[in-house]
Amino acid sequence: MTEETPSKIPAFIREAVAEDLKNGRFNYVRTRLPPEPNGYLHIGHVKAFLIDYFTAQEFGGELYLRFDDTNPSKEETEFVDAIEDDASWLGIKWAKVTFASDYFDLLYDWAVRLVQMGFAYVDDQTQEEMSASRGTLPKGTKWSETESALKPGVDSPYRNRSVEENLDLLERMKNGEFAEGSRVLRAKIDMAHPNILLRDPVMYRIMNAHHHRTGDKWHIYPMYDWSHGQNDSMEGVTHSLCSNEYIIHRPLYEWFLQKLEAFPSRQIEFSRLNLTYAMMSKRKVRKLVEEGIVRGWDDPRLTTLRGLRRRGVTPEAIINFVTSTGETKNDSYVEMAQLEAIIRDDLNKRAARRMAVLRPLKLVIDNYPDDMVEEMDAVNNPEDPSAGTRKVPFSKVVYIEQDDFRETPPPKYFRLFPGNEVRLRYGYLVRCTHVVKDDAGNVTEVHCTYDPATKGGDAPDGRKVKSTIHWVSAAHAMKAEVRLYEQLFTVERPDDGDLDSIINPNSLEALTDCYLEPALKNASLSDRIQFERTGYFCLDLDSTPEKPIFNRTVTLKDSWAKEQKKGQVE
RNA sequence: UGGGGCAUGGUGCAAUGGCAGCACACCAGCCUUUGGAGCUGUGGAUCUUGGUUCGAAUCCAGGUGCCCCAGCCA
Repeated sequence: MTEETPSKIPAFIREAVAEDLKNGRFNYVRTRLPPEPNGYLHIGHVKAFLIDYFTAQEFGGELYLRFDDTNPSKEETEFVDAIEDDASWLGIKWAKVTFASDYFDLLYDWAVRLVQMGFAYVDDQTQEEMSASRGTLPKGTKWSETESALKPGVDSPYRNRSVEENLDLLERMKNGEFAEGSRVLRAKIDMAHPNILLRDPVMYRIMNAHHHRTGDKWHIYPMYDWSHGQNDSMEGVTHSLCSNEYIIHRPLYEWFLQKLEAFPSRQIEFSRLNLTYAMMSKRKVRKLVEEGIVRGWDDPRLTTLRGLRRRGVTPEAIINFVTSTGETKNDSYVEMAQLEAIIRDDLNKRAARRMAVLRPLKLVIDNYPDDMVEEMDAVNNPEDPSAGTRKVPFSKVVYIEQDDFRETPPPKYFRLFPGNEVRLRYGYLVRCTHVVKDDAGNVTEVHCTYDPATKGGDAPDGRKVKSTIHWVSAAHAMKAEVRLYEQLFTVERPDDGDLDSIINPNSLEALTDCYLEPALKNASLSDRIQFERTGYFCLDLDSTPEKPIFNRTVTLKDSWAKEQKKGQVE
């Protein structure tokens, strides 16, 4: 009996790759991960990363990390480092790091070959002229409500220049003899092609920008279509996996490689990941950062990898999420609840349990000796016995959660109220006797009596209480700030909306008066902690020993909150 | 009046001609020293019309709906 490890890549990709191996198109597998270094990675990128990585892995192949740095006006080294850092944090391993710019010389040679074969020419038209001569899409598409029909493009007046003239002009473009935007090199395909991408696509444009790696050497830079496939081929990439929007580029991808008789890399597409309440548009996320709506690219409310990371989500949870949602060619929107469920599942297994009171209310145990302190045994993780136990100090005055006391309890409220008995977790059974109020009528102290026979929380007489609440000894508590996060947006699809009207003003609530059990003093940045009954938390990057700060990664499921909500609706 | 892609519960994914299943969400219950976790159960789907077949989510034909494409962005 051999247990097969389940595949982490979708069947349609697995089968396509297997077929290429079987029929001899390739005898090895190499994939590539092609980020453009112009921003930080977000969770939408992870899916593509993982498909590339796992495809190589499953077929015993290798992965290259290749930065697509063909547009010097937008790209920066800062992002190269950040992307490498994020990808390795995820656990992705690559055989080597390359850059599209590593191939600029070879690519230029290939362009010259195409010109020599008569498949490319230099066009002197202005951008407007080129656009106008490309033809139009028919009425009904989003670009054209008024145009009545599809119109074929018309040939550029420069389309039939001689090979010699093209070669000369291309050389001079490369040498920086012409102004930016004055000329381009175009492939010579078909100006009437139904696929507009094949209407003589631009290969090179003139740019005098400074490139982060090649400096000022180049005055022409390749377009995506004249670079990506060629780089794949030059690197011996067998399978170039990308998102559905590139499907229409595939004929062009193949056209170039066929004309050049180059290594036949194969492009395969899949749908990109969409997540509700997540902003995937780089441009819009940048705006959030620039306008100060969030605190930076690593704001825990963002679904950038850095944000998720700072929030306390583990790489394993992210990988579980992406592989469990699966990959197809369907357009889809995964619910944020799905991500949260997987984060909870992951953290439930690994997080140490601790007690923390976020909104404190003083509870005084009147019959407990004034100066007595007891060390109570508390379980670190009921899901993991090997995590052991710890001691938690207990004394006469403790803090409990404001939510855990009601002077007049609503229906089905099991927590503390006058006359009711509850368990202080790992402590004692206590019964509420009376409250103390301030002048405004707010409860400032809850008074209880405890049953000394119930140390640890078990009643020898077998009596049950309906509720167990958490607490922190006032004399031993560690004070901290706790940041609670909610959805950043009020709508499911923030990429579609107008930014100003979709921001949730309550997405961050910073509680500065929280009391934590003393064991939390030893918390480190990599720790994952469950504050019992509240949620999963981790130390924030801004935290210092003098001023500890914790982030809420995700709440626990809260059936009482749900019950209350139901009561409001009905 | 172009080209391309995609249609399975609310959401995401399976079922590769043979009992439509899983996860999340939802609802009900059990259990519980976390109103957590866990467990049990209910409801709910093959876009449509026709065809092939003993048998169709799957194959064929037509229709419908949604998405992508006119950057010297990637």
